Amino acid sequence: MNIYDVSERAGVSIATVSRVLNGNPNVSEKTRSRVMEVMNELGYTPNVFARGLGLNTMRTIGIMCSDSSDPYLANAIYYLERELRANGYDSILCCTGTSLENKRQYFDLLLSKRVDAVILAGSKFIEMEEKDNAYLIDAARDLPIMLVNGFLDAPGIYSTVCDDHSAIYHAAARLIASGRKRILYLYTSRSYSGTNKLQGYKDALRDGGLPIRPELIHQCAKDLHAARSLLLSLAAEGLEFDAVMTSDDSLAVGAVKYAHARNISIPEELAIIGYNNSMLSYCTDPEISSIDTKVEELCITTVKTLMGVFGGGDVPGKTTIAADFIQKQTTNF
Amino acid sequence: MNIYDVSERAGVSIATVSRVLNGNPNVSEKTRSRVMEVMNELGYTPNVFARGLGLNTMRTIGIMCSDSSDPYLANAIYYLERELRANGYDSILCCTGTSLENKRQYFDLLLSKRVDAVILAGSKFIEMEEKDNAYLIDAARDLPIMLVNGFLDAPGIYSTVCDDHSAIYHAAARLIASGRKRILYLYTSRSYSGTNKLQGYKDALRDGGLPIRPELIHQCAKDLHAARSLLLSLAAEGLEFDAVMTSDDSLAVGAVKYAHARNISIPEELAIIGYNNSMLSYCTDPEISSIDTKVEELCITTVKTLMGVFGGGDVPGKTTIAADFIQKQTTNF
DNA sequence: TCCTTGATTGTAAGCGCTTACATTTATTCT
DNA sequence: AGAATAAATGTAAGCGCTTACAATCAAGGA
Repeated sequence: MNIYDVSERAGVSIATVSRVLNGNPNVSEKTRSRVMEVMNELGYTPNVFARGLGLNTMRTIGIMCSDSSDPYLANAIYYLERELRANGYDSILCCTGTSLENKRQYFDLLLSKRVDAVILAGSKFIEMEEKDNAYLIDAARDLPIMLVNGFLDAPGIYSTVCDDHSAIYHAAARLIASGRKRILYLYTSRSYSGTNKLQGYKDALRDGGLPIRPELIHQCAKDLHAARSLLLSLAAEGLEFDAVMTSDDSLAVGAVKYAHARNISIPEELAIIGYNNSMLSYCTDPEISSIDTKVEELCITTVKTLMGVFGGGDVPGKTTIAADFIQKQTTNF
Repeated sequence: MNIYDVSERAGVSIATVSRVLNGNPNVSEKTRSRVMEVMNELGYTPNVFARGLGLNTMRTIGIMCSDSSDPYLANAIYYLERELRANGYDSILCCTGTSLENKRQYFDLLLSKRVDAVILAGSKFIEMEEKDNAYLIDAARDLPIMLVNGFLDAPGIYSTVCDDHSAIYHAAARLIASGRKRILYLYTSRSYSGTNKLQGYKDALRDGGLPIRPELIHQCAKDLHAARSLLLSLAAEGLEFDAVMTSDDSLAVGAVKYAHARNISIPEELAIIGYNNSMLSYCTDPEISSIDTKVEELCITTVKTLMGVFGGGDVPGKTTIAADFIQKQTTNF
């Protein structure tokens, strides 16, 4: 079942069939409808390979994410996939893990699949060392690269980011305004967004007239038990704090567990603010105030930007989306 | 950059190049290594379209899941993707939602992409009405269909399922043995696995000498707040229960919240058992005893079976994997 | 040495589609 | 009406690869 069968049955040439397939306007309405009719009759579907060979595009976008089981990324994948499909594109997904080696390898694999663009979901794809991003900058000469919540300034690379800095800044400012003096900050990584968040925290303290104490800033594995343990041992060492802000909800869950373990009342004695407003932040008692980073909007914008790039439009290299603070039960201002 | 460039540079014909590309044994070692060398030199990657056109396979598997943001499915996707890739296959992902209409449409889309097989992740793909599954049975004549945690008995359809019945059965039996008399059962859907779970619950009650009370069996949306509300209103109506079993962790989280709201002690006054042992079950305080359905093993087996099918081996239509009960803090036996 | 055989390599015909260019048909203008 | 122009359709040459079949080569046996 191929284009020849259709052309024969419809009494036209394969070129004409191909034209109606591709929406070419140079086909009379009569012929078009006749051909469509035959296609339906025969249940014809064009062969993607042959099509790809000719057009050298597969209408497929590669999506890379470091870990699809992270609720934040899982959501992002869902929305990206939905938006792409709504625009007539398929997605092929790669879960890369975090090793640079792997990320590169998967990236090449996507390229070899002749995807029309690559979307990197999550901030884990921008490396600290500039040279480690060279492969992206290089590849961006040949096809658009979209960063969801990551930023790299290079032609052909488009970023959609959440305004992490101001999200954390304002949340911290509100904590300070409500009288918190010793705000602990827990972060998972020094990625692009991680750096912004941390800076937001520092700026808020500075503007709020509070000292920036290194002993209140800690890195922690993205794992609730790790966060709980860390807090317990910090407290055991005598560190005092009346609020915890985290770069990820999972750490905030750990903070709630820490408070429960020590019988500390939330939010009276300890305020807690998570990040991403994921399902995790709703699981605990009390439920965790968190920052909604608008994943859906982020993804919609990313895809819209990509379509703009495909359409040859003039498209901004970076789009910033504002986050929302979601007040739940671990804060009281 | 194509096969001709390589063949020219290596001083052989394109057929020979193609042969080394496909691991054809009829190539002398000397030629093979020479060609490989040239490929590396030129950084040659075969064009998937042309290849697909010739081979009529894309080495790509379609994965359908109803909702990638469900932690259980997100995990499944991760493992499936990993295993497929390890076997040299790519995956193209479709998040279908739950409407039959959509599922069918996405399925057709995958077929039109000429995927080599389709994996349906999750039990949401088998419909109650037999006729609604006809499209799967039909399609299975042309390509393998793999069900992860779903079952449909038809040629070309292969199922890997968790032994939900006995998982629930044994968990319930332990509750009963430890003296619980009124075990509430909350379920989300009457899918294949949903039905098995419910049956496991009923069988355990029966074998444990407990009556099966319809007022203790309730359907509930897969949402922790819905579960919490449902329990609160049931309790308000005077229903008594000393244990809650659920078909999904999210409902169990709701049960913990219910207990907190009413100041009921866990597990003394109320035992709770979740299902899937997902991250959610670790978020609450106390952490929820749950059933590990071995997603990873399920996925590994699915892919292994699929490779068996491709290899023409004799492959069982259904493989069952045993679940594990994970004792945490909401049970005390 | 010459033929047979098996191993290796080459030739060329597709695979199903797109598209530049050629051709035919319809339309408009004088 | 007939030429000039525009619209619709057809022809055929790829796109880069696989593979059946043909051709070549090396080695062993008579």
